[in-house]
Amino acid sequence: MTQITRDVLSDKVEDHLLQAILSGRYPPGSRIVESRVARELGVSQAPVREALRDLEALGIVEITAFRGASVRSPSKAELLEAYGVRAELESYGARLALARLSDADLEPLQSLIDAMRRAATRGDTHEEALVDGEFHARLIEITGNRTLGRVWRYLVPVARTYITLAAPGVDAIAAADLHQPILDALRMRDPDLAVAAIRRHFEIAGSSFDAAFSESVGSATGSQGDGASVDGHPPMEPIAHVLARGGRGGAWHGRGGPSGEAGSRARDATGWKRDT
Amino acid sequence: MTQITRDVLSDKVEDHLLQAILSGRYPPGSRIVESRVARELGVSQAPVREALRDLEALGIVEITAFRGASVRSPSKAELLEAYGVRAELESYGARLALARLSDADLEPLQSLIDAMRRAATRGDTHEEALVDGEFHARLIEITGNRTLGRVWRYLVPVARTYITLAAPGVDAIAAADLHQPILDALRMRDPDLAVAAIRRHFEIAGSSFDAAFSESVGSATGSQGDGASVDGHPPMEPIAHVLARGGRGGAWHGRGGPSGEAGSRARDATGWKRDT
DNA sequence: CGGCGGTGGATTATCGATAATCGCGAGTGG
DNA sequence: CCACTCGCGATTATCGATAATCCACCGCCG
Repeated sequence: MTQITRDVLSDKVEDHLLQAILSGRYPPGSRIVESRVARELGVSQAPVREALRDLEALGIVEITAFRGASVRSPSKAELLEAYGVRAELESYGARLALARLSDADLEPLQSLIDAMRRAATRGDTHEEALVDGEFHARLIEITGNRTLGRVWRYLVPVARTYITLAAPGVDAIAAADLHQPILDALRMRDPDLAVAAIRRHFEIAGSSFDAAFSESVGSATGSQGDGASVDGHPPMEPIAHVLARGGRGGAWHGRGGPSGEAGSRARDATGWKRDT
Repeated sequence: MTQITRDVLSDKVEDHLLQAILSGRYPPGSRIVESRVARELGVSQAPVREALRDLEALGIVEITAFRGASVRSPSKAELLEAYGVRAELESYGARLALARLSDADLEPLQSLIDAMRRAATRGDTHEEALVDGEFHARLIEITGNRTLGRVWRYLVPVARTYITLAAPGVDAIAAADLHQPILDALRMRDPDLAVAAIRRHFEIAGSSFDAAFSESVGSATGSQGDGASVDGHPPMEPIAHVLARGGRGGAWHGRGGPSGEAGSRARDATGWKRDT
């Protein structure tokens, strides 16, 4: 009874792979071989296959027919694009959120900002990125617009806030502070101000990211050998930790149906409660 | 040599299912049983399973663990939400497009509007919806922003323009005319005007749709028997024909890898050429 | 008469094995 | 020396069968 959800092997495999990718065991560009993973985990190919398919839908890996899966390594341009789109979606979100925002919603948001600041102060960029993700997810969630949530969620894995924060030369504390004007605007119930703050947030985030990185984000050397980290530097702490809060990273896209369902009780910030 | 791509059974199954759904053989809410489809097509469960997974990622069907797939029947609220988000994305798209818009881009857009009008005049709402989809896709395409394209495409299956147009009591010609101001604004290179036109387009589309339908869009009677159409009326020409232009509906999400690839040569309006 | 646990049929999830396909490198002919 | 074809090893895609799970029905008990 300790673990409620024992089921759906394929989800567990997905979690495993996600963790492995996030931890850098599969650097961007590296291949993931179904049979190998299957043997490693002591399962058959089928669940591994499905897990990879799901990860593809999340934008984490890329699958080519008859050639298998490899960890996606988005170009710098793509990441910047993602920032732009997110800015739009979240601006829209802010306007919508203002229509339903209760005072009770404000406290948690402030806590998140504070947590972000604390994390930044002690140099824990990883934690900061996680909290950052939660903040934005929260905003979208308040909206109550599930469709917006869907597309937003679909975009986040690409946005990869974490990379930005983990980039050397980025002022983590300043990044955290960028969220305060957003919340302040919400407090004042001023939609235009909120939108401006959000735009500014993404502009600065984007340009500091722009400055910090050269062209290709991951070491997308092409068809590198699989597992082990590439030669030179350690593969730069890859990909968004914005995903996978704590242990369970799955349950993202709405695969659990409409009816109540076990597992993923403490669902991460981006998951809706499923009934309006 | 007549057909370049014979492969990937699972894609063919996906096409088949998509067509079956669009044609109304699987009305919204109906279940799709893996083993049954497999037997029908003379294949094993595996490809069917994968096809269903893909359709889920496209938002066409809904899968619940151990309970199978059923055709999604989005609520009216969800469709309205989708309109809202699309309005935002396409407004953003218009601004971006203006930065790269060449005069050569304008002609095809005008042709599409004309085609839309012609289709509306002769009452061919189906064709009109298709062209409508192409127009909007084109706009996004001009943008050159692939990330925007990705999320936009992700949203379209839900937006289901077709339903709106097919709704009785909607003035199809007026709907077509709504696109002219958008193009005019683009011609004048006036971003604010373009955004206003787009907003207006979606507002009107949304509200006329709002008026035309009662709560649930499809006949989501719950667990109806599978295949055959439900009792009363024919199942109301369901779901977006905006998808599936002509025969081949697949090749949507970027499953065909980065390198050149056969099949889907004349890819539909929403597919990018894959290299910048 | 109504709620409840057991039981069976239907369907999905997983398995292990086989067929299909790809990329690469050796070998051959020009 | 180069272009090209032909296997070969590796890996994915598909298959058929089995285990796991759900749902609805049924009889029993209160």
